[in-house]
Amino acid sequence: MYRDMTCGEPRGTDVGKIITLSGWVHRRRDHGGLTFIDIRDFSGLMQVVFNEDTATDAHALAGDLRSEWVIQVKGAVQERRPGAENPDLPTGAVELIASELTILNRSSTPPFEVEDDVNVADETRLRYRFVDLRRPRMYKNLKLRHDVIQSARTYMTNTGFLEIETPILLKSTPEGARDYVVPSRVHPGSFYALPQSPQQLKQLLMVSGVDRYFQFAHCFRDEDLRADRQPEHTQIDLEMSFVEQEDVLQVLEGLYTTMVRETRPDLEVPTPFPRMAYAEAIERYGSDKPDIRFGMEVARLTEIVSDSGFGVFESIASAGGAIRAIVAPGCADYTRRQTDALIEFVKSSGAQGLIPMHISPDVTSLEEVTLDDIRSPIRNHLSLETLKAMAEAAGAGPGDLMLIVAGPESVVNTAISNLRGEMGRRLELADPNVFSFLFVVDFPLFEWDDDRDGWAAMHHVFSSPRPEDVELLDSDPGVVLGQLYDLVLNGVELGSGSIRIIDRAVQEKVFELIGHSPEQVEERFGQLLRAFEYGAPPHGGMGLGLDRIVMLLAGEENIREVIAFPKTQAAVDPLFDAPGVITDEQLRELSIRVVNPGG
RNA sequence: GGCCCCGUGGUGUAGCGGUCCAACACGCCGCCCUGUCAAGGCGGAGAUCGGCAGUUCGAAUCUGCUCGGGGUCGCCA
Repeated sequence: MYRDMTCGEPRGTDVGKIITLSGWVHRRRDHGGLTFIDIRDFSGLMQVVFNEDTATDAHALAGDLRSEWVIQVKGAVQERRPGAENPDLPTGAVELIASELTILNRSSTPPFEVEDDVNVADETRLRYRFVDLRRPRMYKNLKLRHDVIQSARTYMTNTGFLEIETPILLKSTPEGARDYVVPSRVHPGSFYALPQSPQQLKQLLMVSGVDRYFQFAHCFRDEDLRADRQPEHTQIDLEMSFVEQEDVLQVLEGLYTTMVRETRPDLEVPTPFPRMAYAEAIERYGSDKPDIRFGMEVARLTEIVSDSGFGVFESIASAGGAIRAIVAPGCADYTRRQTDALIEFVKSSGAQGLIPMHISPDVTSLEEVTLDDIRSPIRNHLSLETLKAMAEAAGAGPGDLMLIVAGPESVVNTAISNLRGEMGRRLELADPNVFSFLFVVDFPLFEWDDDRDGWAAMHHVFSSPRPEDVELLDSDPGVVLGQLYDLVLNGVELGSGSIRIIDRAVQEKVFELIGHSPEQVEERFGQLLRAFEYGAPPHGGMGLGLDRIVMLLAGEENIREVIAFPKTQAAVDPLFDAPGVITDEQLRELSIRVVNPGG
């Protein structure tokens, strides 16, 4: 038996007990004849006292101890001397008077201290992840992730869902992201692909009569990484039969309010979750995943400035571009240095630049504003009337700072919505204790793909158009809205879903519009279409990023912090040094020859 | 693929043309120390400043390339 309780457990009520603890040496404070050791495990810290007079052997051995050695200590729980209590520790009222010490294992000097506030390079942390994860914050994140999964699993079970695992080794269905592939030994030249999501499998389960499916599904996408994107991530994947869009949204609202309530009861979750049309989200926020905890909506100035006489605006407007702005309230006193930083920010979001427009706080209303009250690089290119009209359209007044971005519509929307998020953070406009979920609905079914010069599915090819839009598939595919929905939380996209197509004619129309040949359709979707010939129930579902919701619940800004063994931006695991080369023998078995290795 | 930021003992930083065979804190090693909890005191070891090439009388410092890390645009149905 290694221990009677964990290191964080002993309390005043345990005084007088003889107990054994096991854990890591967190810190040693050696006073000569008296040595203190903080012994640590996942549950916390306990102070152990080694006294030369009363436990000579143990005290001598304690002198050898070093950080992160693994030890076992037996002793009596004792109340601390008056004045020696440590109110910062849950165990701080007591200490263990050691009588016996066993060294269970030694440790090399750790590369960094096991403390929450140490600032260590990400790569070093990942290389020594086993040390990194000993930090209380990381353990807390792992525990939170477990609790979230547990909460979701219970809720789904209670709501009639069946948890079903689906294959990791399956087939490439080139569509969307790049696949990770696995060569087949038995079938030379053939490859499995790891699932980007279990999309077709869960639909097959609906045809199989499962009725309600869910899974914590590992999904693999060979695309570039971001703070919120890893090459493999976990989705709460679900699918339901005999449902309409609103039925799915109801389940999601219940699931997410329950998860938050059970894991972060201190947070406020406004319900019901509002629904916002995609078009409205783009118009008001320039984004399909707006943070609705604060206003600062994005104004559209294109029409106001399209005939303003200012060539830059006119040419952008006539080319179909957009001129949009947000208002930073009370920020007219921003210095050149501050606005330059914002310009750099929007450039990093892909925009050409940013035009600041300061409105003096020395007037009482917009009507009184003269050219002298406006500070902006465009002041001399536009009439006072136009400048005022712009301010009015954006809702800017005296003392405010307008931030204007111009260019192609999509570029402007990306940049200005990112800028809105950044200003929201700088001005602390969003309450961190409020979790504002939002359903974005009525997404277009198709988006124009310039590269392929054709229509592409916005979500995926099985997403159903709204019934009232079906006839538009022939005449005007671009305006067809789908039974497509996203769940968004505080500016973060948590997941997407849809009601699926089960009508053969509609499905063929969609394939045709996207430009899939019958051969491609058979190759990629044959199995599902065949299943659909045998009685597919109406169904729909969703895939939701688990890592992202845990990240938000943990108050972290990077999903690496809530994944036990994540990868670097170059998709490398520094601990395993993965990916790595394989032996010639392995290559031979797989009938693979590496061309241009290392290049 | 593009853009931005970072790379100096184990860790985190300072130094930004010569006064640097590199400074500070923590950590590490040794000695002392019976009430500390970021223990304390004294002493010590530890870095060819990511790599390569160049500019210069002289490079941690300037330039180019390159490698690694982070952020981001594209990409991610």
